[in-house]
Amino acid sequence: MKGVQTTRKTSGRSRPASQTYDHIIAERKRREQLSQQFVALSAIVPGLKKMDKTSVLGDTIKYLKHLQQREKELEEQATKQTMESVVLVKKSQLLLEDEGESSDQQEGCSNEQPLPEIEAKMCDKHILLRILCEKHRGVLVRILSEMDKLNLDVINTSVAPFGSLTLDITIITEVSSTKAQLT
Amino acid sequence: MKGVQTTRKTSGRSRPASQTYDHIIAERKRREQLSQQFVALSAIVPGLKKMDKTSVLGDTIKYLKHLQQREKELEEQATKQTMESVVLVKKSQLLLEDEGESSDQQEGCSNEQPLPEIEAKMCDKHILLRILCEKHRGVLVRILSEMDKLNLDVINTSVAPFGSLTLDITIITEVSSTKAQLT
DNA sequence: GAGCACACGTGAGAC
DNA sequence: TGTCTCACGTGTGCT
Repeated sequence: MKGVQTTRKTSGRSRPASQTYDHIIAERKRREQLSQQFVALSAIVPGLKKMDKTSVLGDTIKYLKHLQQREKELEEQATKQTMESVVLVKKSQLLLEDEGESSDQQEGCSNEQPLPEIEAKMCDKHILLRILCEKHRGVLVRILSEMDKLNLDVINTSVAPFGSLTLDITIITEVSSTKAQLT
Repeated sequence: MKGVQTTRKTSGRSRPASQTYDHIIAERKRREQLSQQFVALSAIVPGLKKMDKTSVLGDTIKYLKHLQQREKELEEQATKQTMESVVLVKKSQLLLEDEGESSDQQEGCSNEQPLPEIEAKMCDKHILLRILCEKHRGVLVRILSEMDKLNLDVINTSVAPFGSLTLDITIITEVSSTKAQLT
């Protein structure tokens, strides 16, 4: 090889003696670590055509950018999907904000989201309202009066018990005049 | 510097002459490219404490693994969210598979998913079924007969027109005997 | 033989 | 003060 001699140096200049050996070994170790992480990186990054360091780094950068963008897309999409129901839950809390005795949420069914669960759809002038709430006295009147406040003419209502504690309410309304809105 | 001599070499051994110069330059270029991608990578990977190559590669690997796992989580979660409705749509197509005249999907409302739209919930022995479908003759009977085939006792039904072309159906059933299931 | 990619030893700067 | 990290020139193998 070139200069693998243990004790001496060819130039004899510039530095003590055996210390250069430590330098060689340290550098060797550092290089080994680097190469090691290069192979680790190559193993992780998919679709590697060329395996030289430059290509590995380049493809890693490309892949990383791709992943970052995709993460944002998925995250955005995930929040978008829950947006609607979140808004509906907010509206439900507005409607039933001064409910007195509904302290704790009822559980026990195979459902993930807490009651009340409200779903709204619009078609032409019609609004379909599907409500799943705790079985309490007077809820229907409250809801219908709220509909009235919003200038929504009730076309059809259906109330049915679902399980022992829950009430399923379906209401179809129609926008009565031109000044009605869903604030 | 050390050996930047243009035409000669110190050792005088092993290789022609000016060709070594090309070698030096080529190697220089390669190194520059590598370092360039190192800085590019450092710019992309967030939360870099140490900026030396080994640390950059190490943190890149960690960050990459983190991103990959997160991508799977989000993707999985996204499909999970649509899973339920997809299954329900599948079931709906089974129910209405031999429907004759419903060739094209009706549109025109502020809705994203095509009809029929079916939602099912279970609580104790009760099953709540909410269906939004095209307004056709005999759909209710078909659905109720299907309920009967599944040994589901109908407790309550509600059918109401929603818009001009849509029908909102709410059905609450109860598992009749012990041998009933939702295949 | 030209071109490329790599690991090596080595000097120098940084803390 | 050492210790770490880097870029450099160079030899070598592979295509």
